[in-house]
Amino acid sequence: MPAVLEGPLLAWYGRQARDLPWRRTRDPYAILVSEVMLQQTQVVRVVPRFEAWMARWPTAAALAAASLADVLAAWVGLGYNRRAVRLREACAVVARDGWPADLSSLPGIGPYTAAAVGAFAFGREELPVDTNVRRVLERTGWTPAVPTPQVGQALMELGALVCRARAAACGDCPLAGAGCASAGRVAVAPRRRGPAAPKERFEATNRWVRGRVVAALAAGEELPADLEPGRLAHAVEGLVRDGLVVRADGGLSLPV
DNA sequence: ATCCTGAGAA
DNA sequence: TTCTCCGGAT
Repeated sequence: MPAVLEGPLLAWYGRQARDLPWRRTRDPYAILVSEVMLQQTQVVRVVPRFEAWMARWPTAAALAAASLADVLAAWVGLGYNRRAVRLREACAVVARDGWPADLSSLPGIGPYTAAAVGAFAFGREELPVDTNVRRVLERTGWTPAVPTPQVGQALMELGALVCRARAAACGDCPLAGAGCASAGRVAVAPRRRGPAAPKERFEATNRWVRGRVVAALAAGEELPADLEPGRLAHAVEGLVRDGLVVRADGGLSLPV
């Protein structure tokens, strides 16, 4: 379909784009930190955490030199703690060898994050396809012929603010009158099409126990006492295996 | 296909 | 209370 969509899209982005700290820089480390944080956490919550993070560890080398315990303590609340471990590992590689041509060779960096850093930091014409961008492309039936960083940024922003999964705001969309294949008739995705999603409560998951253990250790507190010993032991075992927790002199601690 | 986290909105 | 949310590794 038409490149007619590109003009309205970029015009809209020029008007509506939020002023976010990681958009004021092209430092690949800053872009990477923001992308890893944003993969799990809402924008409004990331902004202050991002700024504090950058103030404390301004460069990849600085982060690589920090203790894992400090990094994890600063990460708690931002979602999957394993990502912080990978982020630090990736920065260690960068500090030693510089940024690789193939960003996805770095630990924890997959196709999406590689494209995002490539586009927003290095100015490459790669389209970071996250769930928002994928949705916008599917609905519009459009694929940008020349995926400039601006186009990628605009698609991500449009998907996040307008072309939302459940409540698509076609009335506010710059593409609705410009050739979007789904304008005004977006099919609301079925509630939940998973085959057999037992939808267990989050508090019943191992993730929750792991999160609580790491949070407690980071805060210098005792392990949560309100958990079944079996569940606690299972979570700790996994955390140790993943390198998030170490056994030290009879107790547990975050690794140095 | 499953695992990893947890705050905020609905 | 339930549902959502800008991936990657195994």
